Amino acid sequence: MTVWDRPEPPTRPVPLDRERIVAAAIALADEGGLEAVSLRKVAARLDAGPMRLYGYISTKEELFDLMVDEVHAEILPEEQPGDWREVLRVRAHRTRQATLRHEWLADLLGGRPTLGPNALAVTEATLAALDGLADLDTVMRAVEIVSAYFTGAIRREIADLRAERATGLSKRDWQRASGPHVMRMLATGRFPALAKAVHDGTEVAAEESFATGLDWVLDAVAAKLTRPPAGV
Amino acid sequence: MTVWDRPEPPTRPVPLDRERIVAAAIALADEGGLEAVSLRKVAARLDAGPMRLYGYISTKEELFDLMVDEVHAEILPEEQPGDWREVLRVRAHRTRQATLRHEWLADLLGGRPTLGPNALAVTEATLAALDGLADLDTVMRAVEIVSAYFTGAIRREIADLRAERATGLSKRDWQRASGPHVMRMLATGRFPALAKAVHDGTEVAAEESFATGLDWVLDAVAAKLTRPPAGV
DNA sequence: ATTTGACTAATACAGTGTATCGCAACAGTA
DNA sequence: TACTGTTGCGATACACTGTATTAGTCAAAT
Repeated sequence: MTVWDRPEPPTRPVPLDRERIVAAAIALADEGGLEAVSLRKVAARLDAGPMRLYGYISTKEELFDLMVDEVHAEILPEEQPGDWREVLRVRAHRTRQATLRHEWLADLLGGRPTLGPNALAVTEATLAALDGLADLDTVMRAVEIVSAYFTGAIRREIADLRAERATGLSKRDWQRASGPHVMRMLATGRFPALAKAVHDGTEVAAEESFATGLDWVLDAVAAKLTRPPAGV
Repeated sequence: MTVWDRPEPPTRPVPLDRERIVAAAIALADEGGLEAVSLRKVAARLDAGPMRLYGYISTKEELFDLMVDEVHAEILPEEQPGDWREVLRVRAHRTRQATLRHEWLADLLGGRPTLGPNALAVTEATLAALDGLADLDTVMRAVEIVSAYFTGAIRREIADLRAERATGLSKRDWQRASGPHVMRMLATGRFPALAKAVHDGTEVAAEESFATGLDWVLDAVAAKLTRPPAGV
């Protein structure tokens, strides 16, 4: 019996793990946004059937959770600079940059509690940098406020960016000249302050806007941190 | 030929307009979250076929846009108090309250630029209250920062609230005792600062946390507003 | 050698957003 | 009054989704 008479051994299914699954999902999302991530497509990218994924994940939401945590590995800086303010600033900027690389993250940011190992590590690093600067509750408040700020700011920035891409115009031009609806609204005279803002406001780069907003918030935090903790 | 021999006249389709469509969609979302909103179900609630909606809407996303704008009618206060700080605070709190009434709003907040008439009215009212307190760019920056803060904070609050509901535990208890994963992570000793925070942090009511965070941010804004505009 | 158990693949289902198409009722005209 | 054009509606259809269930197949254990 020659080799050719014998059938090839059955191809064993390609081994799988969460890491490969998440990587495939992230690749899909990077290319086509979150809506391009379907369990079928993720599985296909790994030469597997869709149901195979349910051994590693029990719902699609969990896949999203894993994706978010994976990106947090990019957010965690390799080494921390000392100053608490710098730590918070770096965290905000790294989150923003990660979101610019993975725009779909904007859709998930703040949507669910992040409890993955990488996200926890980020939180740990942040808390550690603020440890002892004030009473614990004040520190936690500070971290939450800064997180709330950059979460909201990043989401907004991505939302604007998508709108610009969809219309092919910069935000101002699109509000001003070519957003027919907006223009019509402003022309009604019912929104004088808004009209002035759209008309006379200077266009600032998104990063600068983000940075200065962050500075304001950090100033506020600084004011509360230096002050001795309110008596409990 | 008696009445009974003649068939009833064909039932004219029930008249429709965006208002009714949006109301139906909001009702569905209030009951079962955003994912309960499908064009088929919205249409069914109005005794219409799904395709009928496409006369009023050209995509499901547009329906969401209309829903968001509709809720902004609840956010716009009937009469404005004078102080700029109060105006910003009220806007933040009303947005939060609206989101507590319509939790699905948290999934949409900050996701797309809001250009509906009600949303524009809210922005107009806010800008008007700050008009003249500083140069225009500073004012716009202030509004954006406050918006970013409360957007992020509200999303986070709703995310936590859902997690609590899903586990039936308060956030702290769930992090502490019964979140097996979190506990295991903390037990590794790799997250000392986080462990301390979870252990020793006092549980604050969500509204209080929101309010004091907002106050910090408003303090920061106040500092920049009173200062004369930076020379351009 | 046979059974068991764990994975995998296939099938199936109910539901989704939306494109297309044919019909039926109205408006306007002859 | 008869006809015709237009408009808007409903039905149908399509490609696709997440996931439950079922059947199969292989490696390890008995």
